[in-house]
Amino acid sequence: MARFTEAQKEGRRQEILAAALRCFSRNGFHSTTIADIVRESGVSQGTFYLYFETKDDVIAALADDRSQSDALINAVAGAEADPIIGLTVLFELHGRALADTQRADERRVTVQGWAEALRNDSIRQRLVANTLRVQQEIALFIERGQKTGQFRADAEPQGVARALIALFRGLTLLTAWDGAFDIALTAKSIEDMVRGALRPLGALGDAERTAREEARR
Amino acid sequence: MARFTEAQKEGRRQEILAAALRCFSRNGFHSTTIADIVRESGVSQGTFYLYFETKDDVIAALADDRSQSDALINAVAGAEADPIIGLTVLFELHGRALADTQRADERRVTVQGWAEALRNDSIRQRLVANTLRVQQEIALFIERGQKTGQFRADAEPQGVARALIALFRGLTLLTAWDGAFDIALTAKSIEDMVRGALRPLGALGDAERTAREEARR
Amino acid sequence: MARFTEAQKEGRRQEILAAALRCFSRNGFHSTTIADIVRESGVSQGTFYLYFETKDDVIAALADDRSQSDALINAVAGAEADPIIGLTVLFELHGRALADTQRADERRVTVQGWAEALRNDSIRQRLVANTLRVQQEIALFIERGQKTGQFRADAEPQGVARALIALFRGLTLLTAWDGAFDIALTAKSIEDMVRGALRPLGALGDAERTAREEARR
Amino acid sequence: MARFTEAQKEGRRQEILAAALRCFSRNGFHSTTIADIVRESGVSQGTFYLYFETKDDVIAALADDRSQSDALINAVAGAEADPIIGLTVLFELHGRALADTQRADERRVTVQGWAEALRNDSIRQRLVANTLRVQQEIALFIERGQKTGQFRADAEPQGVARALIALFRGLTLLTAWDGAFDIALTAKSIEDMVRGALRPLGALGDAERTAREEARR
DNA sequence: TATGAATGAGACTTCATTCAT
DNA sequence: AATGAATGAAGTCTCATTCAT
Repeated sequence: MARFTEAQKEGRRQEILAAALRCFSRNGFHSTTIADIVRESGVSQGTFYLYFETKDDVIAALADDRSQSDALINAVAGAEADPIIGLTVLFELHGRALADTQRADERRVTVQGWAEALRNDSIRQRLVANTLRVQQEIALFIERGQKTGQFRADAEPQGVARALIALFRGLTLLTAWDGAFDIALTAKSIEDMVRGALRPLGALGDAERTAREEARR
Repeated sequence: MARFTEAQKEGRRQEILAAALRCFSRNGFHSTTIADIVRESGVSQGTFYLYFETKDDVIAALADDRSQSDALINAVAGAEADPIIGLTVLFELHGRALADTQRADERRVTVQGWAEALRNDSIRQRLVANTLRVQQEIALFIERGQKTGQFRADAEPQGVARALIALFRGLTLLTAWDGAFDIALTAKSIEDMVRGALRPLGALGDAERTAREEARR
Repeated sequence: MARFTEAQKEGRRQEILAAALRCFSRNGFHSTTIADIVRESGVSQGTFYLYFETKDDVIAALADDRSQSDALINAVAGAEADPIIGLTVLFELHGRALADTQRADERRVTVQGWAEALRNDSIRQRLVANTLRVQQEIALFIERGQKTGQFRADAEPQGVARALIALFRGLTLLTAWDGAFDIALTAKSIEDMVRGALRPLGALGDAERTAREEARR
Repeated sequence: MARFTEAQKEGRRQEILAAALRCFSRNGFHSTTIADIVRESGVSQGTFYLYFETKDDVIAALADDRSQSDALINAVAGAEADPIIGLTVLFELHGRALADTQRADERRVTVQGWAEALRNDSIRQRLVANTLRVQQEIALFIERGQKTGQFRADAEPQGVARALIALFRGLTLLTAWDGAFDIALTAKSIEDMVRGALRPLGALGDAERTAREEARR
């Protein structure tokens, strides 16, 4: 005797999830009680349990940053034209997400999910799977750049992709702590750091090579 | 007449901390009970409270990775001779720490401390302070390299240092999840990625510049 | 849709309070555990905490004998006709309350409340306020008797009222200890006392005055 | 191998008792811990248990106001000469004790002892016994006054004595709460009350009426 | 569907007392 | 005699979950 459509049910579920996100952001998974979530969402205790089986269900639903992973993957996959453009898009997308203050709660909960993954195997598997999917996509992408000669041929696509992901994760952490993110400085710094790394050695200009040789002496 | 010396008391404290580290690594801060710690350490409940005021005390004591920060700083500061060598030392030190399976518990607890910092201000302040100390040291170090001409003069030392820290933190996270760390692959990949970044200036190619302009829109 | 009305909830609260009163009477505030109250009242531990925030809440609720103070005040205030009658009503009311074996638990808890007031300021303030309200009412009442010429004009209404209250409190204590109260004997004795039983029939003699002088030194 | 004399041991015992009295006065019997007493007295936990078997021992030692009872009894018994003088001495002695701010802690602990007597039978028996001893002494004393014709012959000595004790106890309570005691007002009020302050004028004999009329001028 | 009162296991912490030194 | 570290039973309170209405 379902009086509500699936869409209505899903809407209610999302409201509760949004309330839980705010609570988790403030107090963490374990210091947030069902009572907190219920208060924040405006439903009753009983109703909460119509939409979720347990508290861990809610944690699992929020600890998984799949939506963001998907966004990254789609962005990278979409930028088929030119690996260089794709890489730039990836950085920009990530940077803009980090700079978005509206997503601060999400970020804080994401970091908590990382910790939770260490003791909840199903969460861990999903986060690792997401990580690998993104890594794969970036690696493919680097390989394409290597084929076109735009990226250094001797780099390990998987390793570099993994390092890039680590970098993004670390930036997420620092931003979650600070609450703020200096997008311009970070973009420039990453660019500084990464620029030549993915570029074929041959691209080094003469002046450059000379300078490095001098530095070696 | 004190039965125990201060050193003996400190030893006991460390034993309890070590037991707590193992418990926290397994089950997380919040799913670990005092009873767990007490069982693991072999002391009684009452004794536990002779050495710590509350459970949060233990969390705070372990969430702060100051000792590792100090190790990094000392390493960097010690490598006065050559910025390039210093950078290498920094990478090696971090890489070796990550590859050390004996420190897996520590790593897992560190990641949990990151999450805890989001809801415990005293922990957050200490972690942020540690981060800044390391950042400062790396930045100084980059500046030195810029003066000698070994590193690109137009990089922002603080920004690059921060990006490097983010990279390290991210690697710690991935390693905590995996339990394993491919030191050779990661070292090579970071080198690939980073190499050019600290390299004396080459100009951006035209194609690259155009792509970035587009991405900004 | 609330399952219970406010009245039903208040009823439940009163049941728990009544159970607590029995426990406190038997074992005192501090030797009574929440488990005791819960057992005596038939609710669960969790339910107890739906109605009271802490154990101290229950103590505070029972340590305050406001209801009895109110009864006294109303009785005194109601006996407008004649101060003498009013005084009689006051004594009778108090005497009857003390003789009521059904209120033995209440009495025992009242005495414990007196002790509790010494270390719990909010309880103390309430007990002192109650005392003053009753004192005020009795004083007003004595003043009325002085105006009609029925009571000695040179007595201090506040002082006498306070002494009367002290007398009542003391009787409550002795009754709480004994469990029994000889209403007839006490009534007669108070009357004797208040009417001047211990007074030398004539005015103070020289010997008396001398003795008092000595005692003052 | 007692290295200390009995007197030294007793002295130490008294020091601990004095410390306990201060603690109990502040926090009550049950909220005072052995650690508190030990801290206040300057001895160690272990030493405490050389002088007392249990915490209840200390409570029992302090809850019993036998010393004051004895003082009262001795005073009354000593004033053999004249019942009137004896009564006066009793009032003065009690009044002065209440006005002594140095004995505030003692008073506060006495009130707590009253509550404790309700759940500790050995304390109760001793307090009741003390009460009866004093009551007996006062009653004897009143009887003497009745024989000499100084007190009304139709009063019940036991009842009046009990009422007087109740009055004293009540004053002790009010003083313990207030911390202050208006000795002059109370003395006058008790005198007023006991001398017939609330008695209708008509009951006064002729001699009396004359005396009071004089007093009015 | 929705409610919110009820539950009870289990968490953290305290503290009187003991005992090896 | 004196110390103070160690003990563990027991207390207060929380909270995820259930279920009658």
